[in-house]
Amino acid sequence: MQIGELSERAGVSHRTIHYYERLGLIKPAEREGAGYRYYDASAQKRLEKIAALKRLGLSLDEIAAVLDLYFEDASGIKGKEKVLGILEAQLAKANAQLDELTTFKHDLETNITRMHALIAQARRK
Amino acid sequence: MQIGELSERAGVSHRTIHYYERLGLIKPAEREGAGYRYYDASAQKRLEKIAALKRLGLSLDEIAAVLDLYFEDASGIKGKEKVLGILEAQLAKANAQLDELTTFKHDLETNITRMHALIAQARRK
DNA sequence: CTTAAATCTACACCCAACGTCAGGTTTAGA
DNA sequence: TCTAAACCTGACGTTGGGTGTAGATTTAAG
Repeated sequence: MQIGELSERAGVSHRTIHYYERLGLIKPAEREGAGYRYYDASAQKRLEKIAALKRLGLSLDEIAAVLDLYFEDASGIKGKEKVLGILEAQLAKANAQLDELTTFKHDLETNITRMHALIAQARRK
Repeated sequence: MQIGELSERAGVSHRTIHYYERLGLIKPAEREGAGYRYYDASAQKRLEKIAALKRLGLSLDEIAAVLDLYFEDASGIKGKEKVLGILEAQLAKANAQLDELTTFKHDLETNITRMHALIAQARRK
């Protein structure tokens, strides 16, 4: 699969793929001959995972720090504690975010109800 | 309260407050004499609400669209349906985000367990 | 063999959300 | 009255996350 097809399938532009490659988020399976990038199906999963983590509010740097956990074993014993620290920090963030999001959702529902009432009232007049 | 104290209390810089003012997110209670901004306590709440919405991933534009719901009645009957639409869209987003976040949290916990096991195993060797 | 479509690199540019800097004004306290 | 601290505006710089464009090369199809 070339970059055009990958781009299509994953729903990101080829420029974005180039950009992610520069940041170390993805690599083509190989670049034979004159430099065309060739990808396998795992590249698509990787891009989709990146998108999902972005939706959670992680920066590309943070994504780079944990992305490999989804695809390979953590490399080397040296970095494992560091990775663990990152994971735990993100878990704490995720929990805080869950709380805020739940509150926010409740507020939204309250306001939606209020809006419905106001609209109905305006119509009756 | 002047901008310095507000900035301190709300944990944002005074330039950020200026910036938010240009975007229509906050206004000083008054600007007498030569233009110093004076705020009351509600300004702090407003800034804190902005920060909370930012943590949920809303842009400043999106925040501007809903912020007043937290502080005053929706102004005018005309825009209520529009506001309702915005709220419902954000509720849908919030629900999707909740799902993803829950999955993410579970993944994190799995990976943390795995990391602990790997570290323990490396130590035993 | 030719040619259009896809790809390459490199540089420039874009937007959001601020921060920095410079130069001028204002206010509060000694 | 004077001076330091706080404030003002406006212009420019920065960072993150990309997008656009140009000019060259490569590949695939006829």
